[in-house]
Amino acid sequence: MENSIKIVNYLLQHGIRPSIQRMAVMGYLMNHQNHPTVDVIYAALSPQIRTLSKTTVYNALNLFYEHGAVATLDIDEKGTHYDANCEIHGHFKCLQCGDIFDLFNLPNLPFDTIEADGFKVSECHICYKGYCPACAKIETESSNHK
Amino acid sequence: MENSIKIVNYLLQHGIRPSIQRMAVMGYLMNHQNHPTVDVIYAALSPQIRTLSKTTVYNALNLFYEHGAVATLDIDEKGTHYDANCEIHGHFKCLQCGDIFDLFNLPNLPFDTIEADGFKVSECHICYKGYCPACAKIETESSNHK
DNA sequence: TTCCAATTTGTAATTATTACAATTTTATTT
DNA sequence: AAATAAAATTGTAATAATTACAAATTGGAA
Ligand SMILES: [Mn+2]
Ligand SMILES: [Mn+2]
Ligand SMILES: [Zn+2]
Ligand SMILES: [Zn+2]
Repeated sequence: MENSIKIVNYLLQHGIRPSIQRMAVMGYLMNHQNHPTVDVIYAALSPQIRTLSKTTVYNALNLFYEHGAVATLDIDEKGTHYDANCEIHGHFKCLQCGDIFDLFNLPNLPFDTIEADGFKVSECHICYKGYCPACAKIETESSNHK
Repeated sequence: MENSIKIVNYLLQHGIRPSIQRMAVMGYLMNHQNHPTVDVIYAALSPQIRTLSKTTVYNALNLFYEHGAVATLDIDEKGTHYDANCEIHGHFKCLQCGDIFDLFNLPNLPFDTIEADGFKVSECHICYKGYCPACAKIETESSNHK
């Protein structure tokens, strides 16, 4: 299928040897914008690949990160979230439902002013927290009820 | 002493009843700009308050956070970091030495455009990663040596 | 003082992640 | 193709951060 060829190429371009398990993990990330954790990925793939080990998911994701094939989001204490989109973009984490939203269209933060101070920047994370539109709506409705 | 009065007032202003332990934790945060973890705070205070429990440090910091008296930094998987400075400002985490630096003078990110989309923003985190000036210097020197 | 609620403490439980050795798969050499 | 070596996967055990919880302590109100 066309899709798996795309995954193989993406891995090879990042110097990662493709395996059944690595392709499954990367494929999940590329087809889901939900910034999943290891547990979410493992739960989704385990029924397909019945012998899959959670350690393999950890191994794959750590390898992907070292090769710049995925971005990591340390957005809460409940475990690392992963993102196949490595372009710099912002995120919004809803404190109510826990969903993580992408924020494009944010102004770019400067690298040059920081590097002028001697820092060598390799990542830039922008993250808001609060209530997502759906949860904010429920919030205001239930407070109207009072 | 003048210092402890400042701490008591800060806690009271945030609706937090001051106790020996809470004052010690908040005092440590106010006198150290290093964004410490629970373990760091506990290790620093334990010799002074010999009966201090690590659970109490967790309890205090969680309470502070709920009352808006401290900011939390989920900047890596190695545990939550705490900051007595609740003003919005950026951070830089060195991937070599692990130090976390404050970044003031960053351009303010927009709240209004995000809230126009229905999000209710309560926190905004900006975090760079890479090598700090000291570690970047060592890096370039050792590569010159080759 | 007596009583009650808040706080602290120690330990046990939970969860995320890594360490590691054994097995399986894949690539290389003969 | 068979033998061999290297890489990847797996299962389990160890580590580390955090929370749950009940007992003990503290501090203020009656
Ligand atoms: Mn994203
Ligand atoms: Mn700071
Ligand atoms: Zn939500
Ligand atoms: Zn450094």
